[in-house]
Amino acid sequence: MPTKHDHKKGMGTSFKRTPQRLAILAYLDGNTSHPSADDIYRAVSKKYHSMSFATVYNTLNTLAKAGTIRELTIDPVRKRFDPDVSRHHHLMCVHCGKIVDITEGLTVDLPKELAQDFEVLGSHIEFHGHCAQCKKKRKAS
Amino acid sequence: MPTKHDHKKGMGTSFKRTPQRLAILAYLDGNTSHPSADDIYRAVSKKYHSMSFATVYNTLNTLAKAGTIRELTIDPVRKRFDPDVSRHHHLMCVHCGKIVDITEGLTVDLPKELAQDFEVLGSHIEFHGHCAQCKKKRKAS
DNA sequence: ATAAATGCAAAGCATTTGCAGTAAA
DNA sequence: TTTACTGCAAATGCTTTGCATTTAT
Repeated sequence: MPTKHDHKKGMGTSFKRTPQRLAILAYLDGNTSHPSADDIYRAVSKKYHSMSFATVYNTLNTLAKAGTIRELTIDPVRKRFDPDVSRHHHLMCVHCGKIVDITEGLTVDLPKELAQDFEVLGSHIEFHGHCAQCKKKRKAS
Repeated sequence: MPTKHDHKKGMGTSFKRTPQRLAILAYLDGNTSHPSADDIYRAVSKKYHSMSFATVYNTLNTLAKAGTIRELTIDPVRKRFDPDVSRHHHLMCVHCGKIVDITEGLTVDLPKELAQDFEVLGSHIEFHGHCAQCKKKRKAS
């Protein structure tokens, strides 16, 4: 019988380290391929046969909300995920879908008249085009 | 029906100027709201009661392929469309979804070592954050 | 003990497609 | 007449959700 009223509010602050989540984090760690949820599901399923899409999406959304990973919108078809949350930019091949990091020398500043009104949370530069391999293939055909 | 713009089609196919397409083009002309397909559907349906989503999507895809409009991926939930195909960038409020044009002074160049391999078709800078109105509302609550 | 995560299947949206009828050229 | 477009509805693809069960803490 609780004589003490020690209700803590379950405000969802704890992150449980389940094997599924650890497997997803392990797959993402150092991964520069900018995988989609499906890529991650397929990769992690090889180890965890019971892995479900729901778990992958739940985990990715939780991690993104926590700022542990970044959700990219550069691919018009599906979300892509990036474990590198440092400031950098991307280049995507519109033919094969490959996404490459751009880590050097690109900085952008919002013009002052907008910067006054708008609270900037993040910025991102994206390049679209054809990668070396796909350029070759196109010439060939 | 004559329009002021001549579309050169190429590809051996002709672009038929149907009333539905003209209505979509009229709605987009000078529009800086970066509407989604659904926004366009709802707006144009008021005039054309029989308008279908298929026609909206078909038309938008045709126009985007022809380079008459631009498809934006800045919104993670749905595609947004921009009749301004000149080089400019965008800022989006993550709270209300509003997208604003940035036309001044931002230029980006791909680092040389990437520029050699990669054929750049386009580049785009995007800022995410809170607009003035949503900033206020957040403070208030 | 208990709050939270899992897995499944079903649902939810945005977008695309097949096809028969219709209209622009 | 010929070819392309429209509209409907069904289908697709990505993502989310409800819920009963299991698990980390």
